[in-house]
Amino acid sequence: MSEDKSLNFIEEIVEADLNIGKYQSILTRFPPEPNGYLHIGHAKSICLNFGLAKKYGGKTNLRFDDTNPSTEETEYVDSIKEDVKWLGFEWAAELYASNYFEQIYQFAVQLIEKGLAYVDDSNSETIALEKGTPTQPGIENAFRSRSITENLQLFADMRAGKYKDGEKVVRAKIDMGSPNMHMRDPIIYRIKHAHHHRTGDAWCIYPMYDFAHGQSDSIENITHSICTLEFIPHRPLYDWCIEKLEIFPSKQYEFARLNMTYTVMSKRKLLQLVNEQHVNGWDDPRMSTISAMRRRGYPAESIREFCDKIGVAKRENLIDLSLLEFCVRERLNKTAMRRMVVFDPLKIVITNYPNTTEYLESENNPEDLSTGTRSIPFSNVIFVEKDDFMEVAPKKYFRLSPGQMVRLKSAYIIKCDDFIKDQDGNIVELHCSYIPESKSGSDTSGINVKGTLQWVNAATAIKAEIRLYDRLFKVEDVANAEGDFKDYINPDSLQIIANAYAEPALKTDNADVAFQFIRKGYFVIDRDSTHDQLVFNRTVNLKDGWAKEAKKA
RNA sequence: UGCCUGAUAGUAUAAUGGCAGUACGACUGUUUUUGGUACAGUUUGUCUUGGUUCGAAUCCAGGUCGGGCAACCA
Repeated sequence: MSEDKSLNFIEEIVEADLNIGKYQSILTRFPPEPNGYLHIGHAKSICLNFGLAKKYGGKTNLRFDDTNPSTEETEYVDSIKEDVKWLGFEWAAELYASNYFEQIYQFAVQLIEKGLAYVDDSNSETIALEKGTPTQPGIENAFRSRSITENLQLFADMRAGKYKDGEKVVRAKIDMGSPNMHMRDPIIYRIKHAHHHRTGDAWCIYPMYDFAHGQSDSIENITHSICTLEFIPHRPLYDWCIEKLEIFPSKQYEFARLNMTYTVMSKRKLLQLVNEQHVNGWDDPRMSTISAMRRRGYPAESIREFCDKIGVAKRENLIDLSLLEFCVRERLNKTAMRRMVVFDPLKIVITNYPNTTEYLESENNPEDLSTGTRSIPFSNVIFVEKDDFMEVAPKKYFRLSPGQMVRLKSAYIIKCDDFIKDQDGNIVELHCSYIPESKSGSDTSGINVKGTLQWVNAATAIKAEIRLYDRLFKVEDVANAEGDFKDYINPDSLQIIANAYAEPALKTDNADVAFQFIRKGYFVIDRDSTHDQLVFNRTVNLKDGWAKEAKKA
């Protein structure tokens, strides 16, 4: 595979464990909570967990961390499975923390029996108060010294539904004076009379994250439990539970989560964008979700390549969105079918061309000639892009202006002879003459032109709606920007071109292929498309050297 | 002010006591029937102070700066 590439710190740990024979093979897991859609940050974790197993001949479980029934839904379970599959990964087993509720309950009973857990009747405010602060130790309350028998009975009563939400909790008895807040008798079970998307109403008590995650890892014999940096303070608790319960010693390792410029990555914020309709749903192509990127046309390969490029480390990071876009372009350049589309049409009459239609051949992809060619109609009335003409051209402008020549892609060289304006002074039509011996593929004219334009034959053009997406936010580091993140939403993140003119081949092209509209960018057919109305999403634009040049002037 | 954690080019990431390298970006140029692609080249870096050492990005000590931790969320 990638023998010459250096290992990240987790790969080093895995190799070391394998080399000393600590494990025969590794088992990782991807453990999402089904309370939202997966985003590009999850993709990093997916690629890491599944990638590790793939590289070292191990396996990966997909485990839903469904211990909080009030936020979780089957809709999210389904979307998560679809996204992981689409990214190209196969899980060894589809599992749920809720599968283990009985076993986890028994774990808590064991802790109580060992005198290591107790039922606390305090309300949440009191518990928070007694926990102290990071600089002040907490205090032990009277419930802490309840007898094992009483604790056992109370816990059974909790399960039996004798108490209302919040009336009692079970806490691990660890150390109220610990410098680590998570070790100050953490709550491990709470009462929640809520319907669970899988276990229904079988339970009214649910384990907390810290008493479900490590336990689930251990039950599954996960060797390397990989999570993000914010769980570092949880690790002593993770290890404490495993030690006291005397169960399989899974080990937790932490890496830095992905942050990306011009976007948000937290489920809370993404949910807010959806609920307040700043975007049109979880898969709005401007979102950072996997489903949005899929809809927008980002290939799964590009996302995997991106995750590989950004690496895995413990340092906080903010990755340029442009790196993801680079990965998308790199892939699409090799695979996308070239087509010609004009967004903002300017009519050209080719005055010396006969009143007939000619069919011209054009390659589908110059990077991959095996994709063949297609036939494009050409006649004496065509459309080009309005900004491919300037009445007074600046220097280094290689497009149309009075007297200037350009090549029409896969067709002829034309010369601009005249232009027509309406009464408001807008250019409405160009009169050009073509060079008959300059036909593409058999050019004997000897003329060299600097510019080549895409064009569409007026009589056979089909209309299409084009959706152009820009970054959703106006600032690079949205999460750390002052104030409400919604204040930084880019009002121009979606531009719709209702009536673009496209070459007729697009009408019969398959719906699932990627296109490059020549000189415009990469596009895919959106699912909103109908038989009569084609709708395209711009996946990503092309690099635009001229825009840079023009900006300098 | 407690505990935990981190700091290498604009952004990421490698070098595991022995020539600071790679990718993206930026900038030049060549090629080009996409101002795309490809190719060639240029540019910019070890947070700081001291110590150990023949030799320190790496080890040690202090400082500075960043991130996390006080949910019956995960």
